[in-house]
Amino acid sequence: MRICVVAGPGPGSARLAPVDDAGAPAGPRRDVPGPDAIAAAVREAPPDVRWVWADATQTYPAVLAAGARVERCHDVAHTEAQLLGAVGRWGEPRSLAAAWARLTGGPVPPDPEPLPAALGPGGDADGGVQDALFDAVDVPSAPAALPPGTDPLDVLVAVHADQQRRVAAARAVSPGFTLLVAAESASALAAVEMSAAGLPWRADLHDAVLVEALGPRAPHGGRPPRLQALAEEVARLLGDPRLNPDSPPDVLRALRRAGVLVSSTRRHELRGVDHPAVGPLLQYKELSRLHTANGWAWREQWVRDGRFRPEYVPGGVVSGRWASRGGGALQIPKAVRGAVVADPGRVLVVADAGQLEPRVLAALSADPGMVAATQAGDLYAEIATRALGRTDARAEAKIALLSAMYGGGAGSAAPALAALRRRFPAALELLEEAARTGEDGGSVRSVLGRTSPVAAPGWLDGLGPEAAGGRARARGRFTRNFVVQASAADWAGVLVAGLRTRLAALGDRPDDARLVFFQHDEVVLEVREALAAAAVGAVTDAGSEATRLVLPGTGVRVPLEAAVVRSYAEKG
DNA sequence: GGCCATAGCGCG
DNA sequence: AAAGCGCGCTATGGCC
Repeated sequence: MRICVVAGPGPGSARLAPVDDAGAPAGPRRDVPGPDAIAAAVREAPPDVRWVWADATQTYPAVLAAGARVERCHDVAHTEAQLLGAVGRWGEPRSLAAAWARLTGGPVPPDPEPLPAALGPGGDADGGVQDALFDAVDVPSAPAALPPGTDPLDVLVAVHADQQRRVAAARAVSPGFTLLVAAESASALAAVEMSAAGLPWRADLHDAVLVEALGPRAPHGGRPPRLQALAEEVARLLGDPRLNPDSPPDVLRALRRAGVLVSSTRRHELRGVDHPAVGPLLQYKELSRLHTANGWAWREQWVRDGRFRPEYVPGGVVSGRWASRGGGALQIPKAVRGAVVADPGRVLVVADAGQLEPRVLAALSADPGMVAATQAGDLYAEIATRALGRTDARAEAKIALLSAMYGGGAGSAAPALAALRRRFPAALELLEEAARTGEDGGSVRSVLGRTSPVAAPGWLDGLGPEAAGGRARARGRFTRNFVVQASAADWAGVLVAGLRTRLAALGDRPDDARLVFFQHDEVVLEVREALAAAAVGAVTDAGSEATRLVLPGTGVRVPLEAAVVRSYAEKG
């Protein structure tokens, strides 16, 4: 049973239209008065209803805030994005209004620009003129408007039915497409729930890390003592008292004057340079990074009431990975993960799928040797043994395999790469075929049917042979990586979908066991202590299910091991 | 004052 | 000229 839902005329009211799986009307429409009409409707409906709405990001936060959890939805916007990609129209507007316009031949409205995330919780980071009214809560930008005179519920019912037809058509090309769109919709729910839950963040422990590394906080956001001392030391050792170590051109000039001939100030290049200033400079850069990216100012902007609440954007990356807005949620450095500690009476369950991408490659290519190698817990070590004949060549094998998936390997990785090609020909051929497709401007698909963008028309026009070749090879590296990264994202999306369902069944209250963080191939749950073992079981089961559904019949193993910890730093 | 590109580095 | 994939974010510096 599916129910299409749109906002009603009164504040917080809603209009509902039951439909069947094909999208045909399946009962009388109903108006529900506000406030919180959708939450009320969700509570009284059977739990297996799939709620059909324009965009979970717009609608679900208020439903959740009103205390109702949606088990399943059909998110028109996320579904539309996948459907457009499947027919080579990647990146066209995905809103309900845009889908309706395409269906009826009207002008297609552009998707609204997402609001800048700079306005943190409590907002007004730069003392700007934003009205306090807008500071209190996340304000999703308004959805694209429907043409005047159209009934939103009619539009939703029609677009949903059309999407179901198009999903069926896409399934003929990619049998996994139904699973893909279901997982995308579930991810949209999970993202809203995770933003609402937030990641527990202990200010006192964060402070301890910062003070230990930087010294006490300086007033007015200036350099803390240790950072200032390092800056002065670098300036002295490079003989330029006015040197700004935050300015790469400045530092590069000073280094050259000191006889250090480097082409950049990147850590990688500076490491191994023999000059007394280099050590302090690298130390300065590391600490400065901590200070600017995840220091006190970051915490004041992004952590409220002991929780870090970023905004997640499922499918925000071309490959289908999640992106995030605000606070750099997917780049929390290991150095500060000790601040992530479960609330009293609760524990964290941290689980990551080790070496996910090469395992996915094994499944995609059905390369017998590589599939067999996935039985090992440490895939890279196993590959080293099988392809290079040496157990001590793990690091070499890892670099070679990553090079194969990223498109590198021209340099020192070349011999090991050749060995991989001999030993795992099908796996390497799959990657090279994807690269050729990309170099020719074509698109490739993930295992469930997520499609990469095609090249823009005339993408090589006006370029000389050198530049055109370079552009084509860059595109080949993108598609080469896409097949693996996007299929891994498929797996992870199905993991999240299965996991949130299982977690909901564990406790009596929504916060008994919940997802609080997700990062490509890793999840963090926060659960009541008594539910720790059950939560470990849930995540393990969800991982097995993801492998069974996304990589069926391949025999590939994807270990997903969960640790019960107090602090994220204990395993990460 | 704002806008934009670049360099650099954190994460996977 | 050479280039291993995908991101978000900060500070700098050139520009209007």
